[in-house]
Amino acid sequence: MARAGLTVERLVEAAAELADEAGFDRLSVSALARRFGVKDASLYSHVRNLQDLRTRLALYAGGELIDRIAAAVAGRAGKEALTAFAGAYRDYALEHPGRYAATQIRIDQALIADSPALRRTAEITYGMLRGYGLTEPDLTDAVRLLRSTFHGYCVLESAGGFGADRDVRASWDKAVDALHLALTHWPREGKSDD
Amino acid sequence: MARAGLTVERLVEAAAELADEAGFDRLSVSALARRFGVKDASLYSHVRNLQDLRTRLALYAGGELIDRIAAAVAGRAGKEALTAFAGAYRDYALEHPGRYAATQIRIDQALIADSPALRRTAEITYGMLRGYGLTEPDLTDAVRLLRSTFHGYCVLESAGGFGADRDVRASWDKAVDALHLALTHWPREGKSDD
DNA sequence: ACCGCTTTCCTAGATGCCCTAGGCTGTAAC
DNA sequence: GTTACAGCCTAGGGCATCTAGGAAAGCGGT
Repeated sequence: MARAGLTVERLVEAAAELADEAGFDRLSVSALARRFGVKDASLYSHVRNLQDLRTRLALYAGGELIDRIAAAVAGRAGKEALTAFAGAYRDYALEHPGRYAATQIRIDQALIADSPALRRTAEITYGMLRGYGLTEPDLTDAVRLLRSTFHGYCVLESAGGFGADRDVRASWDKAVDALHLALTHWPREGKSDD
Repeated sequence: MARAGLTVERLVEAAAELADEAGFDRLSVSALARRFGVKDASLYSHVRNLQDLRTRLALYAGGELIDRIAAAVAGRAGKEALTAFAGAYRDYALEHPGRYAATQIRIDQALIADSPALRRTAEITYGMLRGYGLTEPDLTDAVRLLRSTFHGYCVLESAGGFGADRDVRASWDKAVDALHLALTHWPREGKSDD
């Protein structure tokens, strides 16, 4: 019986394709095994269980995402960097909805600690925001604002949550503009704006 | 054999509790039946299938959420209204993670059209933003920005995505401040900020 | 070429969930 | 009391996760 030549890496890559095609919630061990022409029980030599598979995919996709962002941001600063960051983020989320959805799942804190991808993400984001002259704790607040907005936007958009008859790309650009404005005039204590 | 007295309403309420306790993804027909001491097949007289149950829960939770927001926003305007809106939104999401997760699912467009809750949400949001003097298409852009940020923030927070040692509530207030600033100085064409 | 070891893949089977078809029994209306 | 319906049942098919244990392919060393 000819072997399929399974490895963890090939499994994760195939899982990424499957998730993008069918949706992350329809990523199953059986479906993945079917794709390799193999019984589902065979996958359990390479992957502990479904959750393990999902976690691996999440880390894999997180790495891909930050690679794209890093490439887009490289050599830029200020608003250019922010726009490039936002563009790379949204493009990835729309191109690879399944992979992107995978990055949202809750991951064991122990795995997060020694994942280089997540640390790079933090470094790049904080680095970009330091260009706006922010210091702690405003820096962390701003990072959370950016992450939330980008993430929320992509989730809502790819879920079809934006029904109004207005180009989503144009809205996105405006949102990035607005964030840039908020970052440059970041509200500090004692400065009222009412 | 004593009857459990099932109705669609009781099922949806129990589903809401179950989702909050165990997580929306673990809401199942079997688990719900078990909670009523009844066989799972019995539920199918009241609910078409699992997706139907999820959809009903989504609309139910969406109604609860907008009720809270409406009560918080009532009689307020400007930054006060925005803060109240944001507070009610986040409180609900954190108090009822399962219900809130339910509001995120994709719903049949036909059902959306005749759902009063979703229309009220749009009305209240647009109404609040008109106070900032925004007109279309900036109005829609701003609505999308707010929804995305609020949603993204709640998802990330309740997923434990904010690891840094900084009070999340304080960060949230800062984010709302920043959004208020962005809304009051909304970037319009021809006004560069670099 | 042969042997043994590890890895890869298999079959068999337990368990759980979704859902349908069809049957029995409270309850309420006549 | 009879009838009709609504509420709950059993039985069963389909598909998913996951475990246990077995066979064989491919690797090394001799």
